[in-house]
Amino acid sequence: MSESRKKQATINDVARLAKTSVSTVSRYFNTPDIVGKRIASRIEEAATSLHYIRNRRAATTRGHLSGTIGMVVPTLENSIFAELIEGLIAQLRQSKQTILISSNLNDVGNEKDAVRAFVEQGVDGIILIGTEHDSAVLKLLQSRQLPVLCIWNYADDFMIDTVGIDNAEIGYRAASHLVELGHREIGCIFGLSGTNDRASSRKIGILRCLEEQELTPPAHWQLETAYDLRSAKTIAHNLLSQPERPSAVVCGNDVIAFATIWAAQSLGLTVPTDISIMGIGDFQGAAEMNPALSTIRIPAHTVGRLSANRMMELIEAETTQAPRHLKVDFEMRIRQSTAPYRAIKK
Amino acid sequence: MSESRKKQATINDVARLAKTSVSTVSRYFNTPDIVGKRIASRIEEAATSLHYIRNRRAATTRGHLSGTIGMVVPTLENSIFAELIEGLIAQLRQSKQTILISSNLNDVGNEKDAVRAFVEQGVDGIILIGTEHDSAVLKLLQSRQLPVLCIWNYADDFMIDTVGIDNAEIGYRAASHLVELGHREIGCIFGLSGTNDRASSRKIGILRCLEEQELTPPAHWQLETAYDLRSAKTIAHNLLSQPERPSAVVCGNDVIAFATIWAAQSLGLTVPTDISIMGIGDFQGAAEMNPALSTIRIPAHTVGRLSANRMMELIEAETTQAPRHLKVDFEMRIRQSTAPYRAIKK
DNA sequence: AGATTTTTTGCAAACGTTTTCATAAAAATA
DNA sequence: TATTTTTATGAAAACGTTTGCAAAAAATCT
Repeated sequence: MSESRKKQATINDVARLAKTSVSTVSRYFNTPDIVGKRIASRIEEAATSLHYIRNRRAATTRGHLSGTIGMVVPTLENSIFAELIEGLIAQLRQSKQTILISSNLNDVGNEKDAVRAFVEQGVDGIILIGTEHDSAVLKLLQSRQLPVLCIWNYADDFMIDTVGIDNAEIGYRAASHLVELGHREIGCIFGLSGTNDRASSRKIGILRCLEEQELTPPAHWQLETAYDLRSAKTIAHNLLSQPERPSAVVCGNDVIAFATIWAAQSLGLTVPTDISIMGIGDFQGAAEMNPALSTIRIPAHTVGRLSANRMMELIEAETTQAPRHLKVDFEMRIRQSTAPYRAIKK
Repeated sequence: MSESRKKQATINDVARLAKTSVSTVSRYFNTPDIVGKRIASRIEEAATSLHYIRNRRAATTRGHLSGTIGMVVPTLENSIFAELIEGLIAQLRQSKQTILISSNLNDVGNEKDAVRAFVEQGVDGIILIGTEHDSAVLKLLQSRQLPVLCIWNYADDFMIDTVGIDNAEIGYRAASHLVELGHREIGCIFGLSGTNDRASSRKIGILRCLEEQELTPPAHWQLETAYDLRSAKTIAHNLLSQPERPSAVVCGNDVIAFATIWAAQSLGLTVPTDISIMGIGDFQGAAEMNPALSTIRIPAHTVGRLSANRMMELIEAETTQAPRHLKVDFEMRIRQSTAPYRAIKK
């Protein structure tokens, strides 16, 4: 029992049934107040009885906007992006926009294909994460004069609009929290700084703070790790099992911080009595774990909302303008994983 | 300095520059091997020099497929869906499909609008999570005869194709693991079963197992919690601070399991010496936390991949058929949070 | 070389909309 | 009532593609 797909009602069918012209039906759906009451109700009736759903794809051929926005993220596994996207969707829904998503699957090389596919699909705008992108992508976008937004990182000198947080500043603040607690032997575990401006900005901020205090850690106390708990735990284990271990560790993000706490615990260390651990991000669970993680809250949902608003502005502007940059504030969330320095018991 | 957006090259421009007809250019992009070598290279040259990108929206008016698939998830904050979507995107990319995403933002009422928007945008198919949906949504989809897939839950009696795991079975196995360890005082913390067939199926499976063993827990040992660590930790705290507490707890998912372990620890209990805790899902961190969580691995990435494949089959079939159901296997991941029963020390 | 088959190409119609323009109807003004 | 202005409507062109059909070109066969 198989049935071939039947044809759907078009605007013509509606017009015929409502005994009016297609133009009027079209107008009814786009600017309802401009069509007469009697005809309007006939159209409404015809449309529902035919289960008519307008075809936005056809509409765009005559220059109408598509009502879609494309977004490409480095990876969805990074759960903080989920919150970001959720914020974005919530806001975009109010402007009746639909969102197309692609993931680089951790390979920036994929980004170009994704962006190109979005352009083929006729999106009205494109949102990217961070400021590090293949120049081919940027060139493509530029030549199309499509509204583009780079979010998550605030970067006031960037050629494209940005909405986000200042990662260098956030790194600086994370490190200075430990300094203020009196720690002088501070280790660092950064995220992979290779292709990722978020991680590298944080690294810069963290090191700048420590440098100012003349506390720059030795090379074997400056580690990097991939973005997953397993690798991070291994790296943290390496750091903490060195003969000379730091009294505090700044972590490039909360995934690393979680892993570091767990590594410390499985080495028999008590946090924060034996060692203080500072995170960045305030991921889910940070407040609930034992000990509750001291970290910095990045309001991902807010970044998403603001980005959506800015994107709508860009779309409605219809002309390209000098880029604008929106900085989103963060908040310290000092909990139980950091404590004032005291000489380590031998 | 503001510049209005310029018009983009169309297939006509390419044809003109390549000194051929639009039909040939169109064919070159759709079925390259059918056009002559000389002309092909002229077209290629013209297209690149004009930065031509084809307009898929215009293409669909003549009945071509759009190359897009719509997916609506209950919420992205549930991090296991991120893995699912990642798997889906990875596979769909190979079929050159683009994915449109919407989130219900935890309100099933939003689903209809999202689906309708997708239909207006002309998606080739729609993927939903779970089997509980507004009947208006199902009716809409049915009348359009659009390929639809309900994923995450396997449900062999459902009217729509499903790809996923058998949640009742998974619940049963989680509970029976504890039974096999000799536990007889088993508490349960389920996910909210109200609007969520995943949670309720697991609940059914768990209770069926316990019933068979005549171990059905008393009402005050059967709790439910919302899907976030904070609520779950509160509920777990309630359960574990009762005068009579169970020797083991089955949790409806790993978020609950994490929270329960943390609640136990903050009550001074040692896991698994004082209490065994069993999760479902194998979320990130389950293996790394202390103690490592015993749980059941749901291969979300695989579910995503298989769903993508099935969706492509449905799209290419072009006729509607009797629904098929694909069951994805899960795996026990017994780690350190569960241990054999021994009388509780007073 | 001529006849036949196969492959490649171009013309023009079609897809489901929106929009310009002209016109008819209605309302407002004189 | 006659005139002007406003508003509502419809006919037809346009949007950027694909595709059915027929003609032209190339390849294959006697």
